Amino acid sequence: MPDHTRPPGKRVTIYDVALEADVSPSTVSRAFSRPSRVNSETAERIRRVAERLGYRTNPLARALTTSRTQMIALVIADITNPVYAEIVRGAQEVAADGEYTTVLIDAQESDRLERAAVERTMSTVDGIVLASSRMSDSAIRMVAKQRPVVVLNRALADVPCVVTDDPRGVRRAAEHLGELGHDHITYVAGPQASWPNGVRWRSLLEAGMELEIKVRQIGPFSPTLAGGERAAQELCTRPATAVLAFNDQMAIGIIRGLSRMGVNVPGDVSVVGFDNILAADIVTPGLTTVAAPLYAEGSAATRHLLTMIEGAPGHTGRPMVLPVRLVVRDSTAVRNPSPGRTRPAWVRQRPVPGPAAQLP
Amino acid sequence: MPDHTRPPGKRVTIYDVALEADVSPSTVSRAFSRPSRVNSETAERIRRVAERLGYRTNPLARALTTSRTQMIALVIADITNPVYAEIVRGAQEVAADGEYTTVLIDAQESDRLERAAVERTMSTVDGIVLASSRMSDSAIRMVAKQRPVVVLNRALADVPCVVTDDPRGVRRAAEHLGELGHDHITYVAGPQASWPNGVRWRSLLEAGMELEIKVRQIGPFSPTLAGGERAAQELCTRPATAVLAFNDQMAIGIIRGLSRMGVNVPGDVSVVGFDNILAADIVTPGLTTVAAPLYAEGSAATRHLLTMIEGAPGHTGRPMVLPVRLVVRDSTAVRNPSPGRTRPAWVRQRPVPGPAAQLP
DNA sequence: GCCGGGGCGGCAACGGGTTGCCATGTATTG
DNA sequence: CAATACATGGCAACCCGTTGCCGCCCCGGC
Repeated sequence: MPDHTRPPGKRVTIYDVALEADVSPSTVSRAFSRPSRVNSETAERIRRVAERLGYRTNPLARALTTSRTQMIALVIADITNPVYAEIVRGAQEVAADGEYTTVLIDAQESDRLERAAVERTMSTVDGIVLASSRMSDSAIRMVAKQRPVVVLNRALADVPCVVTDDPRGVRRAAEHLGELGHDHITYVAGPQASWPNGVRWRSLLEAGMELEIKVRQIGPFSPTLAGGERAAQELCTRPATAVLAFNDQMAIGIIRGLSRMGVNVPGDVSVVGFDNILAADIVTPGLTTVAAPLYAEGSAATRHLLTMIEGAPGHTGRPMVLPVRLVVRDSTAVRNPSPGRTRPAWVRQRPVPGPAAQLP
Repeated sequence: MPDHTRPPGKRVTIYDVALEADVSPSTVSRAFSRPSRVNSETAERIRRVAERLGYRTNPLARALTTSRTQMIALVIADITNPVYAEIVRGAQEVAADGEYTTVLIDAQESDRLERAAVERTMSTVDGIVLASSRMSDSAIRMVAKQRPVVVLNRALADVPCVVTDDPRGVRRAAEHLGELGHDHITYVAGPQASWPNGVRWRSLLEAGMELEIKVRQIGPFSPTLAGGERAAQELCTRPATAVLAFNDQMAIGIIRGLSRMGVNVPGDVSVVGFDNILAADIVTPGLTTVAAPLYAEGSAATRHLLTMIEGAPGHTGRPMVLPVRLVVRDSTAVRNPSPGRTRPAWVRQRPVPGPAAQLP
C-alpha cells in the first residue's frame, strides 16, 4: 500500500498523483489535458487518485508551455461610469461560458494609466477587449500586434471593432428635437480622447444640415456629473434651448446645474443624453436619451475576441455595428416660445449658489 | 559585434539578453529581481541591452518559482451596484501602488458563481479581498486557508475583516427619525446572505429599544431598484411613516414605488437609505442616507491584504471598523400627523399603474 | 507464421525565470 | 604579508506541466 501522507502545505502536483497511481507524470498530464490519448480505465484511476489527493492543475505552469492562460482582460475607461456595468456583465457572461476568467481594468479616464495597466497585464492574458479606450490609435495597434484585441466603441483600421450606431442615434435625437420645434442644438462635448465624442458631434453636424437645424459645440467637459454641472454654467453664458450631451451623466449634471440656476428642464431647455444608464430613469425629469445595447456590446466584443483567440483571423473589415434607439422621457419638450432668440429670459436669473445645503 | 537579429515572433527571454550582454542568464535574472546582488555597472549594461531588445520579464514564468503573481482578486457581489465602484477604486489604487494588478470578479449576487470564480482564480492570485461576499462562513474559511484573504463588510472569526460602523449609522438614522417625530420605523431588508443586512436589522432593534421607537422588518427584497419598488407595494399593505432601507438603491426604488402610488416622500413617509451612492444626491427628493467611506473600505482592505501577502500575520482579532455618517437630505421630514395610527390615509389611494409610459 | 498498424505509456526536452551554493577576485584587517 | 571577509558572477537544480518521439504490446490480415 502506497504512502498517503505527504508534506503538508505543499501543493499536490502531477508527480504526486503519478506516484500514487503508478504511472508516469506525462500520463497524468494527458489524463487531464488529452483524455482520448490515454486508456479510459487508466484515466479513470488517475482521476480518482487525483481527486483523493486534492490535485488541482496549476494554471500558471500550464500557461508556461501552452501560452494560454484562459484569461482575458477587459479594459474600461471609468468604473465609476455605470454604462460599463452592463458591458462588463455581457463580457463576463460570454467569457465564463468559454471557461475564461475576465480581468477587469479601470483606466480612470487616463491614457497613461491605461497603457501602464495594459502593459502589465498583456502578457498574462490571451486577449484584450478595450472598451472606450483612451489610448492613441498607434498604441492600440501596438497592443493588437502582440495579442488578440477587440476594440469597443471605437473604429480603427486593422483591428476588429464593435461600435454602436451613434450616427443613427444622434439623427433620431435631432429629429425628435426638431419635431419639438427646436431649430438650434448645442452639443456638450465629452473627452476629446473619446472616439464616440467625435462621431456624435460630426453626426450632429450632418443631421443639422439635413434637418436644417443649427448646431454648435461647447466643451470638452469631463464625462461626469460634475462635468455636466460645469457645462450648465457655460450654457448660461451661451444660452440654448436644446442640448445634446455626450452622455447621460453629463446630461444629468446639466439638468441639475440648470435647475439650480432656476432654469426649467424641459420647460426652458430640452436635454438629451446618451447611453440610457439606470439613473436616466430615476432622475426628475426622466432623461430622454439614446439607448445603447450595453450588454450586447460587451458580449459581442468578447465573443469576437474568443473566436480570435481560438485562431480565427479576426474580422478587421468593417466594424460591427450595434443598433441604438431613442428613449423619450421627460427632459425634452416643445420649445418654449417666450425667450428671445439669442438670449433666453433665464440668462439673467439668480447666480449659482453653492452645493445643496445639508441639514445638520 | 554580436548579432542583433533574432527570430521574429519569438518572445525575448533572459537568455537572449544574457547572450548579448555577455553574462549568464542568472545574472540577468538578478539584475531585475535583486539588483543589489549584482554590480551596478553590470546591471546597468544588462538593463540597456534588455531595453534595446525589448525584453519583458514573463510574469508567469516568474510566478512558477516564486509563486507570486503580483495579482490580487477583488470579489464584489454585484458590479451593477454603484457602491462597488468607489470600493474598486480604493482597492485598485492601493494595489497599483504596490505593483499589484487587481482582478475584479463580479459574483452577480450568487453564492454559486462566486465560489466558482474564486475557485478558478484562487491559484493565480496572491490574495483575495471578498467584498460583501455571499459565500458561507465555512466556504470563506476554506479559501482563507489557502490564500491570504481580507473580508469586507462582514465579520468572521479567524479571518481579517474590515467593516463599517453600521450600528452607529443605524442609531444615527433612528435618532434622526425619532427627532422628526416618528415612533415607528420599518426596516426593508436586503439579501439574507448579506451580513450587513442582519447587522442593520439587529442594530435597529437595539436602537428602537433605547429610543423607544417601535421597529419591524419586511422583506427580504433584492437590493436593487426593482426590489425597492416591490417593497413599496408591500409597504402599501402594511403602511409606515418611516422606512430604513437596506441600501440606497432599494430606498430609491421605494420612493419611486411610493410616489407612483401617490404617496408623498417625505410628506407621508420618510425614507432613509444606506451607502450614499452618487444617485442619492441626484434623485428627487434627495435621499437621506448613512454614508459609508467606500473608497476607504477598498483601500483599507487592500492595504491589509498586501501586508499579509508580504508575510505579516493578518490581524484576525477584532474587525477593523470604519466610521460612517448620516447625510440628511430631503427624503426625511417631520412626521405627517394626519394619517391614522395603523392605516395612513394614502393606503386607500389609486392602485399601482404599470411602469412609466414612454412616448413613441 | 510474419508483418503492419494502432493503442498506450514513458522518456526527456522544453517553457522562462529563480535561487542555493560555490568559485573567483578584491578589499579589509591584524 | 597572511588571513579573512565581502562583492560578484556562474552552475545547476528546480518550479509544474506539456508534448514530440519512441518503444512495447496486441491485434488483425495475408
